[in-house]
Amino acid sequence: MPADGPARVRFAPSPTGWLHIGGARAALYNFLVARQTGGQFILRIEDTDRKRFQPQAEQDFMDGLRWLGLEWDEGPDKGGPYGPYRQTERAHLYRQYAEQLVEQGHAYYCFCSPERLAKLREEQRRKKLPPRYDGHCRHIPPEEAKRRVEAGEPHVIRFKTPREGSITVHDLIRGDITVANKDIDDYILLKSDGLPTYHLAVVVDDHLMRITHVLRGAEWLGTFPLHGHLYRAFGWPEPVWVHLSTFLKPSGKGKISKRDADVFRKGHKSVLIRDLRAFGYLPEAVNNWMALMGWSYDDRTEFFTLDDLIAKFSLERLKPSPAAVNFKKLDHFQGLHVRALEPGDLARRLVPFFHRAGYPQVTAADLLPIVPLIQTRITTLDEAPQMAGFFFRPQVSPKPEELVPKGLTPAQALEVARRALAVLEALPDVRAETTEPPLRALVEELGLHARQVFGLIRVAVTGQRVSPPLFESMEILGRETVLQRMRQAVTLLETLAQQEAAA
RNA sequence: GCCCCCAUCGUCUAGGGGUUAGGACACGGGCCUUUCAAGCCCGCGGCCGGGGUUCGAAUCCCCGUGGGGGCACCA
Repeated sequence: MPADGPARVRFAPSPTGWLHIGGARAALYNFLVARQTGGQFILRIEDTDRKRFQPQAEQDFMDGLRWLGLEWDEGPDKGGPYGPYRQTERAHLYRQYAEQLVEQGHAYYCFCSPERLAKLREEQRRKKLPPRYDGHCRHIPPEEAKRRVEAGEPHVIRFKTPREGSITVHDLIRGDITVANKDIDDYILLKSDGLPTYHLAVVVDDHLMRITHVLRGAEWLGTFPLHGHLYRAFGWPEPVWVHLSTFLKPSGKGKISKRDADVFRKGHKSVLIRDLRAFGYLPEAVNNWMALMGWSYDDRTEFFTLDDLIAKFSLERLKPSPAAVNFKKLDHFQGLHVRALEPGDLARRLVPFFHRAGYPQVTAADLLPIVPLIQTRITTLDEAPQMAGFFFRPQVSPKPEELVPKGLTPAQALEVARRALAVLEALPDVRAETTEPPLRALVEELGLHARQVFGLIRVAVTGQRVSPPLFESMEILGRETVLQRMRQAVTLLETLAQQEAAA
């Protein structure tokens, strides 16, 4: 069931690192809700943490999102009616709302130093008590607090969490969550640098930006009750809340650490969108893969395009349980989407990978005839140059010993090569229909297996033991190149046979 | 230590009071075959444990256990 009415949703990352699949999947789901309801998808940069800020992160988010096809309607680069869309550019707003809460008795000024707080926590840890603010500044008379603030004394603003009772908040896929107020800290809303913490900023911005659905990571479940308190203190209507399941490492044991991420990258796998893109994964495959971690459509459908997802996604079918990432499954979807591409489309997408691999002159037109030969054989696009580079190299360098088929001596291999060369030289062209019958006849005549003869020609002509289909490959290479490479193979085998005889 | 969330094959999941518990990836075998793939067929493999409710529980409830998240002037 699509959410009713146009939804306003957002992806609100903190610019502290690269876009990864956790964030990208949240962005995807938000995007889907916006598109399927005819609403808006907003990109908001939550850059209030100046210590962890990384200047290149924002661009990485935008590049990654655009690559995935998740274009936003409002954001820092394109503006919109509820901007600005970077929290540091909205800084003036937050103090005003924090002070409103102070005036209404929902928050208070706190003058405790970080040192005092650290000491407090240390004591609590030693006594095995939950680390929480002790309320030291909670009862400072408002006039006195105000005086100290005006005198320039460093301070923060804390939420005055009720001491009694409990709060119940509602998550769409988890239902009601009730937490005792005594278990909720007096969280800091406004830091001493005047910038808001996440808790204040997210609530103020989501309200001001008219956000209707908040789909965010499950790591926010812990402070969800605080957010509920804030909405109620402000007297604002709450959005629909959905906390998305977390991703676990492939073993299913534990969350993915920085260290794990580095190990993945060594194995040509990654949780970073920029890496997946560089490795040659298709955005279609990445979206399909991410969508199905924590969501399903029915008991059998797994192949989804972005348009399919827009049509079929539903919040109700989200799963609350954590999901282990499965890179093998990503490869599976990659294969599916690579094969689903029009050859011309695949050819175009392959071009940059050939350029990067050292074939700067290759064009999509050059690639077009080759695509049918490799479309079922590649997983990531960066495998294509390795598999089909021999089409574009002026010459190949087969290993002489690889020219010798299993079960034959170098001398026998030489004879096979000479006979095959003679057959090819006698032919008017190297079209597959032209070359295959006489070469099969040769196999017959020599009393060998097809794999022995064709294997030799394959290595001779492609320089590789594993290659796209032989006859079609020769056709694309052309008669001159094929004959030249076969002659080279004969020469190589002559040398090898001589060495063998001498030994 | 405290709080919160979660729990179906190794993994992602469908189902949800009475099903031979379905699909996908992976894995094993076979077919096809000039290599490698792709494709097709077959197979392996699961309801965390214990109590309750019920004629009947994988499904509902409780308790364990396990996993995850949080307990910052980080998000």
